[in-house]
Amino acid sequence: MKEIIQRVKGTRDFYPEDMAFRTWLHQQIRNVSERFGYQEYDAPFLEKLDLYAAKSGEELVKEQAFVFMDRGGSEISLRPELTPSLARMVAQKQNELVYPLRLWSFGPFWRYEQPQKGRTREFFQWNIDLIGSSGYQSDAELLAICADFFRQVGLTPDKVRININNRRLMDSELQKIGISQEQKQIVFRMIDRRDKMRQDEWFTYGLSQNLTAESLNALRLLLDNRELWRESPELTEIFNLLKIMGCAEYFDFDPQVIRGLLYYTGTVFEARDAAKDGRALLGGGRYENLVGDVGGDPLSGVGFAMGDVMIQVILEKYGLIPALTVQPAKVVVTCFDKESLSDSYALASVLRAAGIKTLCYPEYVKLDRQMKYANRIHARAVIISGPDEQAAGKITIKDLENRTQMTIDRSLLVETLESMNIF
RNA sequence: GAGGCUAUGGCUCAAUGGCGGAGCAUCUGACUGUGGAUCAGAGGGUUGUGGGUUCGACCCCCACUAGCCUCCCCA
Repeated sequence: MKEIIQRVKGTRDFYPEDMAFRTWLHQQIRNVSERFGYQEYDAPFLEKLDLYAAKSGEELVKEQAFVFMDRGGSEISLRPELTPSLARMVAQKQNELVYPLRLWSFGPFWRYEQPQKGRTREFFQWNIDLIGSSGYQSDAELLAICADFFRQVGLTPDKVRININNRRLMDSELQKIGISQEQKQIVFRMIDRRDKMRQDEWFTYGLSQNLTAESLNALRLLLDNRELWRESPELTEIFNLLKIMGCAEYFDFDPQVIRGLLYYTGTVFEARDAAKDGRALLGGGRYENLVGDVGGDPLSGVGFAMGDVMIQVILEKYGLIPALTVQPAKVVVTCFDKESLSDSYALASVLRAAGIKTLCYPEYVKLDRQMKYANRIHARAVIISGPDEQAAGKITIKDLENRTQMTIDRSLLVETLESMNIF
């Protein structure tokens, strides 16, 4: 045990049971995405670091990406996000793609962060984007996709909330209360911290950041104004359209949602546990300059990303993960003795040819061992062919679920199994 | 990058500074052609790693590693 080399920090092993969940999640995502007419795509897991560095030049990218030098001396990064790769893919075929372009993806990403609840260093993420349409209808569509996903997996509006804001609205409102362009970064940070600090601490902190008491009071009023969205024609239209699409019950306006503001230009949103438990389940918004940074013509898009870790946490919390039985095979063909081993393999082949998931016990051991094995792997039926059966041209089928057993003509094997209603 | 808690058999956990145990799981048998139950028995440990204190360390101290949690951050 001591000598087993440990996993890389922040990675997870996926045993078949874990894999069943991941596959299930991928399927839920596929169902929702395709229901809205989106196509699946993927990009390389490895990219040149330049792809991320070029984009907004954030030091964070360099600090949080898994970077290494390849044998040719290039700086390579395991992809920390998908959007830059998508931007390149769009730019490469900018004039031949059909717009609006609707794409989704589900795959692994890596970020060198401190693992904790809801966060690992290697994780899977659903990315979905609508590119080449700047209307509010597209924003509403992506929001409806979020809601549809939650509804599909049983996360009802009392369990999960999608909070929406608009960056332009915030810009103009902040300007109205006299926040200068230079103060904006500080103010965004303060907005982000508001729920984490006591009111008086927050106020004192603001003063220490050279904000006036007047601005802080105005900011407080602004952040408490849940009707502020009415000032934004765009948000008004979006909320209206969400109502028409029948999912308005999932959404709240929240002026404290700011998410990656260097990136987003209009609508921004994130989803959280309604009890404000844990980190965000997903986040996204409207970006105006998707392909400009990688050398294409500016193209507007809207999209969001959802990680597998936090969604698993919340699905577990609410008991919404279905019982995913891991069943490698429906039928186990036993091996009665040394002489009948080849017959067992022949029988298994017949069943597989009929499309039945079948495995063969690979050696002769006592029959009860083989039965126990079949039971442990949750097989539905066991095939037994011993000397008695072989002499009579028969075969025995044991139904593990009903605990019944019958001996039939060899030629009736496949149809008998099919009639057992096990598929 | 900062802090807190934790690390004992495959798993979940006990053990006042003085003989490291239990439950579950595994294997074997009861049952020489039959699975989930029951009973009996067996195997399995350098107590995460490396130092230190002590007559004596799972226990106390230090460092390291990993996990969980919180802060920071979150494209």
